[in-house]
Amino acid sequence: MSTPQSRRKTRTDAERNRDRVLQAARVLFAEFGHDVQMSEVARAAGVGIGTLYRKFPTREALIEAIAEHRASEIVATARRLTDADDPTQGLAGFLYHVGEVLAGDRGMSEVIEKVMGSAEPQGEAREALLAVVAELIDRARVRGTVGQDVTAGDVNMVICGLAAVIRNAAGDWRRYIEVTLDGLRPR
Amino acid sequence: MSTPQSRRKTRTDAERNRDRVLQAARVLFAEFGHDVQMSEVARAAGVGIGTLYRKFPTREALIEAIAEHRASEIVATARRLTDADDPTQGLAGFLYHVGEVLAGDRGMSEVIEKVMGSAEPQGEAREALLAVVAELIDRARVRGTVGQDVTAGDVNMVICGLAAVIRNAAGDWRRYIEVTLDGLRPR
Amino acid sequence: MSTPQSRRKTRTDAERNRDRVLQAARVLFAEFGHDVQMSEVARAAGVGIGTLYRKFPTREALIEAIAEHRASEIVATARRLTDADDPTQGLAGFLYHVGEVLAGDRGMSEVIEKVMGSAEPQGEAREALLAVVAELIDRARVRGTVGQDVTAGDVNMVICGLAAVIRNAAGDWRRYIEVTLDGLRPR
Amino acid sequence: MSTPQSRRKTRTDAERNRDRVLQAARVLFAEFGHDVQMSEVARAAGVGIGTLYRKFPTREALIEAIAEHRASEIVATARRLTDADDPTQGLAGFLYHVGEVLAGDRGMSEVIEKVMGSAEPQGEAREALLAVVAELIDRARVRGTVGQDVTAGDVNMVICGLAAVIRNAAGDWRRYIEVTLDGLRPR
DNA sequence: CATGAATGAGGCTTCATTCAT
DNA sequence: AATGAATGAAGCCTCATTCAT
Repeated sequence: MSTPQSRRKTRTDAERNRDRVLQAARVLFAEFGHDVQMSEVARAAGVGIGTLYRKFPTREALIEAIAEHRASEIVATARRLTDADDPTQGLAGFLYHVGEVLAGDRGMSEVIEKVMGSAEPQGEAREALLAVVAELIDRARVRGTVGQDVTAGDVNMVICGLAAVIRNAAGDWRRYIEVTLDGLRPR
Repeated sequence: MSTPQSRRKTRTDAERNRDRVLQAARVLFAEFGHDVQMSEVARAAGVGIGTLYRKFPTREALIEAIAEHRASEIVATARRLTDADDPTQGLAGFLYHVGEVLAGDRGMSEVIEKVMGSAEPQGEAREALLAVVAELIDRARVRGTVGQDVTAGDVNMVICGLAAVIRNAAGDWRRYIEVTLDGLRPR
Repeated sequence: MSTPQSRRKTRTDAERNRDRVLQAARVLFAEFGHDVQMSEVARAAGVGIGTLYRKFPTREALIEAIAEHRASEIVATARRLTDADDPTQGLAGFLYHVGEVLAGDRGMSEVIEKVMGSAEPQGEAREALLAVVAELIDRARVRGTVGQDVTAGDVNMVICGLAAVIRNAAGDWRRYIEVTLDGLRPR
Repeated sequence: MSTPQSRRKTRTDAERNRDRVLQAARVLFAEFGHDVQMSEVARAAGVGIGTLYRKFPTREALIEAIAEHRASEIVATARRLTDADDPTQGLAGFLYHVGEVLAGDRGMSEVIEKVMGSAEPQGEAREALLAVVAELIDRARVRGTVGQDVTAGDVNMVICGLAAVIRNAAGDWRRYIEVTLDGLRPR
């Protein structure tokens, strides 16, 4: 129908727009949380509102896409921590990393609060995130970094709390992590 | 034209209406959080929307009033704990009490998350709440229930997290308190 | 809570607004059919869009209300024709009356086209309309004005056609009625 | 650069695309009427939306094209009926044929309703359709199948009604034709 | 003081059409 | 000539707040 070249070009542009939307939404959601207007996002992305809706047919879809993206980033880092198999890292390293991410992303804090306790099936990356936590705990338990009775659920709660602490600027979140890590240690 | 009686009668009616609104809002906010419609509140209170707005000129004002009320209740209980001067109670007792309250009041969870880290001046009762926490910590420190380096800010964060854990049903909040209390203990 | 008087006054005003909306919608729907914008209706009624939606929470609801109203008017007239029991009137008189109404109301033509063949339950007045047709046919059959084999369904189709003829200005609708009435006569 | 072959090839391709669009639109309009989305049509045709708009610069244009096509088909059949000069066929045969067509084509019903009474100049085929009706009536009048006073306009109305009856599934349209044909007969 | 009707700004989303490649 | 991404004007509806009685 048309040459591969022109095709690729168009598709590239379209993808660029998609990325622009994602990028803009990411920035806005990070700063203001998820109750930003769709038209704001479109404007910030430099595209028409119609384009935004072509890429993400629903506000929910846009939020989802970004949440999954960020979640996968966190998971990737966590995997690196796990693979490094550095005993001093592990759970603690993970929590500090999550803290860094959330500290720079209000929207993600909102998501994480919901995710950590949800029984319902989530997007892939968020499920992976939960899986990573579980894995980290298992290792930590073996190592004795945390008590034998500590469960993934315990850590999920701690993370949920962490997100809230950060989102509400309730204090020095590193200290929060210190305290809760101490709380999880074997007595 | 109006006898003292009728005067008093009217004032009483007005006050009753105010109470009805408060009561209704309390119930609705407790169950559904603060994003309940104002008209819903008025309906539940059995008063006109206009009356509601006369008593509380803004949605914010209504939320504030209830938050203050709830906060003062918590403070009162906390004072009792403090006065009783039961070493086994103190901070722990306070946290469990707060947990109970928040578990039954979604709106209050929302408020507490914001309150605990706010640097801005709050309503009286909420300031008192913060003061109580500070006091409890001081005592606990003296007693050795918590580490010497533990600050009121630390506990504020823990409470903020607690509120989030409860609001998002992220797990067993009593366990969350256990863990964090452990984390605050002297090593 | 308030005196009956003030109450009544308010309610009267509200009803006046409701009537204004109905009236405005009636006029606009009559002229342009049902695809008029809600804001247009509100403007024509001299009320805010919010008021319109308070009275009729949905575009559908507004159309329904007017359709029912008009249908009930038609039924009322039809009853008079039936009661008068004038042999020369009856079905013919009814059809001409319907024609007059539809000729002045595009929206109603749209409704009638749909109504006449619908198996689904309709609003009260529209059901009554169908009942009236059935009744008229029964009488006409007895009188011999129409053939023994003529059914209400036949007339419903004729009326549906009548509505289309009028809505599309396909010709002299009185002539259409003449022709179809002839077609229904006993041979 | 382009050989005659490639030229012709291209032209052929273009024509094929036009046909695909027409075919797809025909099917979709037949099933769902004219309020199908343009993008749906393009998708069904297997062409880009841009191609569709190149062939038919407006939704109206596409509808028109199909209407003309369908109309010409009807005219062709009607001519055959006319030519056959079968006295038992003629008008009746034509009406039943139109009924068949409309029963299988919602979009065409919509068109026919509008066409039959339009004073404005139409597309060629639709004008031809009107001409055929006129011709059929003239013949029928001569034969005495219909009354001397029956005009083409009368039949146009009947056909407009037929379209509405079919589109709204208001009943058995064959019966409708029976009745109206009876109505057109000389008394 | 109570009432509740009225207001209208604002948010989400759709879809016919244009345009750059 | 074909493609399909981009556009943005509308349209529907909600709800916090105001105001006339």
